[in-house]
Amino acid sequence: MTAISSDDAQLAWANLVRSGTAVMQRVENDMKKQGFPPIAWYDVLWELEKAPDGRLQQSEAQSRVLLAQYNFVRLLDRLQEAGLLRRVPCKVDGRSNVLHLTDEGRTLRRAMWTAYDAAIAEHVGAHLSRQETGQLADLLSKLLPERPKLAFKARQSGRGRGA
Amino acid sequence: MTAISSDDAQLAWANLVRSGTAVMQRVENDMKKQGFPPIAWYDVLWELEKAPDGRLQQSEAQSRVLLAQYNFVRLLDRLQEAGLLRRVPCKVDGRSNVLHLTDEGRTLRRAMWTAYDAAIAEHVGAHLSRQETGQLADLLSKLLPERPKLAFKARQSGRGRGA
DNA sequence: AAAGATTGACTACTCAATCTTT
DNA sequence: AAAGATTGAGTAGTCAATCTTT
Repeated sequence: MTAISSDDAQLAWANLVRSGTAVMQRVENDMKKQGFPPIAWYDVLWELEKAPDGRLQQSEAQSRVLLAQYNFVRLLDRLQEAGLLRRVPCKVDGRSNVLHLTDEGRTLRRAMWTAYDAAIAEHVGAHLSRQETGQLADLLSKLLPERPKLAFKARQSGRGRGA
Repeated sequence: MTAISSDDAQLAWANLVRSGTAVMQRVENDMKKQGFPPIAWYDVLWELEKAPDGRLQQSEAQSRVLLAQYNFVRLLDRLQEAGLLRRVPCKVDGRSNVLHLTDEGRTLRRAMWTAYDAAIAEHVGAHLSRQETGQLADLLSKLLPERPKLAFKARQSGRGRGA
């Protein structure tokens, strides 16, 4: 918790950015080679599948995948266009939608997971021991002190995972 | 180096992606609030400033910032448009350019660094002890076994740092 | 006014194709 | 043919403004 020299922090930062982007690129690349859509699609499908009946408030889904609202809306357009989910007006709150996962959505999510799991194992698991992996997960979690529910506007470029 | 269960790797992956993107977003957001351009600009300017006379082969600069070629070209268009660098045809190799850092480029890089350094200290350094920071840097570096010079086409969305 | 969602216009990224030089 | 660089067309992300409901 003590403040450290900026040099140390910069080294950790540089490695975080380098490793983070490189690993993400490799995993996404593996998926793409197999003809799968971006991982952002997986994230949304997975949030829906975790929810009861595969249904979730649009605003709730948005906050879970850490995407900005305008970004999320356009992502949903594509997912709906592909027949993976439907937007159904919410009966309780007229402002909101409820997202419904379709059978096609479930099928695709399952298929993506096979490739996704393998890619993670290859690009993360294969390079670290069990102990190291635990340490890494622990250290990284310390970088996220507050988990702002909707406090700030997430701005991304197709990232924002969360397997 | 031993293979581990995919569950452990998935947890590390999830944290890596979450922390990595969250920290990057926060740092970039701090910079933007102060009116600075994207960090990708900083990366290029910094590579030029490190080079002798502020001059570097375009292809060499590209490989160092880990951007795809077509992505890098358009980034250079913007930097040149902003007067931060110039593209000068290479006398030795007619196919290539030499990038020249301008005085405006040096000035902006220096100004950006002040904000950048502070943001890294706040979003990385403040959350970890010196020992933890070292551990983190070490673990992350293990995720980058081969450092492909130009072996694969980096595909990014404005990321790809390296302070 | 605030929350949820969406749209238009703009910017940035991506892929494939192209051009020049080696 | 290969390396370095660039462009056109299409896709995706971004910002500000808008609309509806609460």
